[in-house]
Amino acid sequence: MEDTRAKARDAKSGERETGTLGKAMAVLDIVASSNQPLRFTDILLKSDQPRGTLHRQISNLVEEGLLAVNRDHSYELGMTLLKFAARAWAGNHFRAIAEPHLARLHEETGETVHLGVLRGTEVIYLDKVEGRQAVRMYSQIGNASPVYCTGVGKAAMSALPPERIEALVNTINFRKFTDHTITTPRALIAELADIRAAGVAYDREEHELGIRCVAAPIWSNDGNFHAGVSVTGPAYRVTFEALDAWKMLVLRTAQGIMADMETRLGPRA
Amino acid sequence: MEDTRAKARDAKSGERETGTLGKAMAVLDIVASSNQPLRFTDILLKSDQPRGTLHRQISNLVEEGLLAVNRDHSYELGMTLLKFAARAWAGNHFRAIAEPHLARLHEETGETVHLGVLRGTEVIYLDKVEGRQAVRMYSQIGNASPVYCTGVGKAAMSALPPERIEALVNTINFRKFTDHTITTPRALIAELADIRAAGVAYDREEHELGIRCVAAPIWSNDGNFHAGVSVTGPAYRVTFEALDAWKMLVLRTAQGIMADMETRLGPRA
DNA sequence: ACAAAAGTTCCGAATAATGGAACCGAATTT
DNA sequence: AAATTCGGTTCCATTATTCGGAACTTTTGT
Repeated sequence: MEDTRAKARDAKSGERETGTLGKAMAVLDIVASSNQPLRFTDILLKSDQPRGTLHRQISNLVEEGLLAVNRDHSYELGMTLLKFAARAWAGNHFRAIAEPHLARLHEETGETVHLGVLRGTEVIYLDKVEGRQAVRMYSQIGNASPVYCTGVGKAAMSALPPERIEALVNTINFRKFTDHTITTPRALIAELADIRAAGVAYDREEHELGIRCVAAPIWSNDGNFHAGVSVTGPAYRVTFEALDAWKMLVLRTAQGIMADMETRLGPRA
Repeated sequence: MEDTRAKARDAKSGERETGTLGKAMAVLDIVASSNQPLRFTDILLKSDQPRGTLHRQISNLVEEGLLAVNRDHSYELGMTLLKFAARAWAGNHFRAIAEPHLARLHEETGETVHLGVLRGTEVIYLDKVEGRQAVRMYSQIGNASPVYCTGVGKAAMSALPPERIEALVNTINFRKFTDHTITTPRALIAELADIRAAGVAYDREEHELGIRCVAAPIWSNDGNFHAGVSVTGPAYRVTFEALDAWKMLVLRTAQGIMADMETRLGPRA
């Protein structure tokens, strides 16, 4: 009996909710993943919370500045998030370590360089070095893209242990962005094997037509952290040969970053 | 009796905690307001939670990606914050409305233009148009500065109703950044009166030596939203006469933004 | 003016957070 | 090497919060 209950809970916890906080984040997620501001009822429909409950949750989020209400009672994400994100970015060690490596890679290739970390089924971009101009477009940093159709995403994923790949692939919701987008678990797993063999991942216009990239994986040896660097360019300028030529540069960059992590983040296991 | 209890609760709620979520945010705040990553015990000391409790709270925050653990068990802010912030910024209507106005002000003055909103006792910068180069340094946007020593902060504050000014001023923790920083409630209230009379606020090297600015307030007529625009420049280039010359431009910008808000955000009360 | 939908408040029941104490493991001292 | 301390983690009965249905109020549309 108790076994059964425990099993049931474990099974359901596939979509784990971290108690109250998790529910709050779920609401934030709903608002975040909409282009228009949402009204109360819109959120109610997408969440599966009862009215009263949702109402209080939203109130709390507003109180904390994580959500903001417009005068027509529609909700947007709140400004407190910006404040925290600015601090998160400025204080992030991994990003700081990677920075000079990215700059160098950009100089060598002349194309846009990305740094992103794996988080669940998405890649979150931490930094970008681009064109000549100063650099960090807010709107790009923090941008979250699917793992299965970005160079950084596939690279990061390729360094995961097989069982975690298996698990992750099954939770992915494939969407066909272009004709080249990988859309099946099997194809993705095969691709990942290739990537592991080659050491680098390619994005052959899988996310956006006319955009190609090479990416290399970065990981911590405690297995908790997976990321990637990439060089991206427009297809007309970036031939497959060019991609191949950059392979070594990207690889070296990733290795340089990992080496620095070892020495600067902790000799400790 | 009941009166007394209610009063007590209200009094204490000066430092209001929104239940579980509020506590989680408090922990985030502790981590955010430290330059180094904090270890468990460091956080324990600054929070006033018992060990077990804090441990679980932190675990939840990590689970949600709001905090990240380094291998030496120190904590940094998590990447999920970046993801949400990017969306918050991109989706923010006020910012979008203000954007062209900021660009114009920048062209007219040639100096750096800031847009910030009032949040509690801080100003959070939403946008920045600067120099020639492309523009948005991530590290500046989202940056939170004290209200009492920034142009935008003082301007935004000046549009608050008197009772809220009173309340707000009393919760400020004054810190002397430069010799010109306002450091007493009385002085600040007096300054705010001047600002209300003049329509614009000046920052005369009060936050940072060598930096001056003029700012104008922006507010929604439902009284829930207070912000400001400013033009900032280095003291050697920006004489007080120049500041005065910009006064009208900044004012017009603020008014333009408010007019657009009215028409685009909702004719509704 | 009326009806219908949207948003808000209440309160007993259900659930999740609490926090003290015990436990573990890795440094540090004896 | 054995013992001790300190930082971190787990457990579980108690307590406080959240839950959620239903009643109520306001807004929107006809």
